[in-house]
Amino acid sequence: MTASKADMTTGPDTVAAVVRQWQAVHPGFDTGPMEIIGRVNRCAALLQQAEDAPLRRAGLTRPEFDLLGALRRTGHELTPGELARETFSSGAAVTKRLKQLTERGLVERRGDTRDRRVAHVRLTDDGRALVDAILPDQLAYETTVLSSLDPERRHELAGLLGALLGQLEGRLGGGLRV
Amino acid sequence: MTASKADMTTGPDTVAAVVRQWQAVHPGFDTGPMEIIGRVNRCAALLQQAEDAPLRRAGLTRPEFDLLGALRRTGHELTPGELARETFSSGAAVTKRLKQLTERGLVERRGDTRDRRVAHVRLTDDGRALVDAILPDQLAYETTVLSSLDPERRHELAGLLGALLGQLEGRLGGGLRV
DNA sequence: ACAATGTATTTCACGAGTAAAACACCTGTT
DNA sequence: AACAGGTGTTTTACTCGTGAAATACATTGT
Repeated sequence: MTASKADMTTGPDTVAAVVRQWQAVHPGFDTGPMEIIGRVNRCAALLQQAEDAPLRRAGLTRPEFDLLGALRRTGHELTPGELARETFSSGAAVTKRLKQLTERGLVERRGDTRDRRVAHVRLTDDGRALVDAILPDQLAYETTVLSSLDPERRHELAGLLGALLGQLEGRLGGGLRV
Repeated sequence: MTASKADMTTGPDTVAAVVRQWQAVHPGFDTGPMEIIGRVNRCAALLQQAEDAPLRRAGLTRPEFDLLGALRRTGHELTPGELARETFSSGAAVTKRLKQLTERGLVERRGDTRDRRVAHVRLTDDGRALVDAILPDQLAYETTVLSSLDPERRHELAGLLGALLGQLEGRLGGGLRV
């Protein structure tokens, strides 16, 4: 059984090797979930490492770019709290990043006139130009990275991931019980 | 056009909303890659957060569990360098983790008799028992998390991710040119 | 044998993220 | 008006990972 149906679609990746090892040690276990979760984690690690390359050229980390991108794509000012929610990071992390990005002249802040607790953050012209300069590179690079999958498979993969993510966000966001 | 073919497979996840925002700002861009890479990253973040729950009950972080798991599934001793490669982390990180895990009595080290630079790390009985106690919980939890996808889709997803990961590891591991 | 080079591991200094406390301010109630 | 409690943001203390230097040892060539 060297070429089963599963082997046709399953590449010779490191996760497959790990799963085989586990099955040898614990033959009864259902290792199905590992083949998805392990691969998602590993793909994320590799993709982030790869994606960081174009960003690093611009002197940005990915979380920094996510923050700038959130401002760019929404098209309006955001408060630190909104930025934290939008970029899925803690408020404290956003505070630090805003400090750095402000010093670099990429974002500006202004206080709210009604509620003096809240701040409004917006891109400077430089910040906006930087995002617009990076984004095409970023997308081109991502296209290259995914080029090994043909368009149909890419579409399938995007759909399945979307379905999974939709469920995860519903469940986990709504308070998943363990 | 409220229910196109794409919308059938694409869940109402946050990445879809982000992509829509980008398309509104930069209508010409091919946002296809974002729908995969963005979702992989977001899924990884949510899954890790979720997975951490069972591990945290055992007082372990995920990198620590990965290290113990590598020892368990290979079934033999590993050197720090091998552990670093196996868990995709830096040597320095492995050194730190080994220090902690040794103090907790979960792993033991022994020097190589031939080459006195290298150390050999193995699980203690406690360490092995801990991994074997956690793993079923872990797999059961992962199954729960993925239960929203029917088995056929799970298989499809695992296959596509395996193909992607296989390519990524070949490319990036072999030195991807930007 | 001895220097030169290479390899395995650890140490160090630092950057980045987090949770929890602190702070500043708002809002509803009495 | 004054206070109690809630919310937005920042600060603090800490942990963890990283890259680069340091360390210790092995190996190769002369």
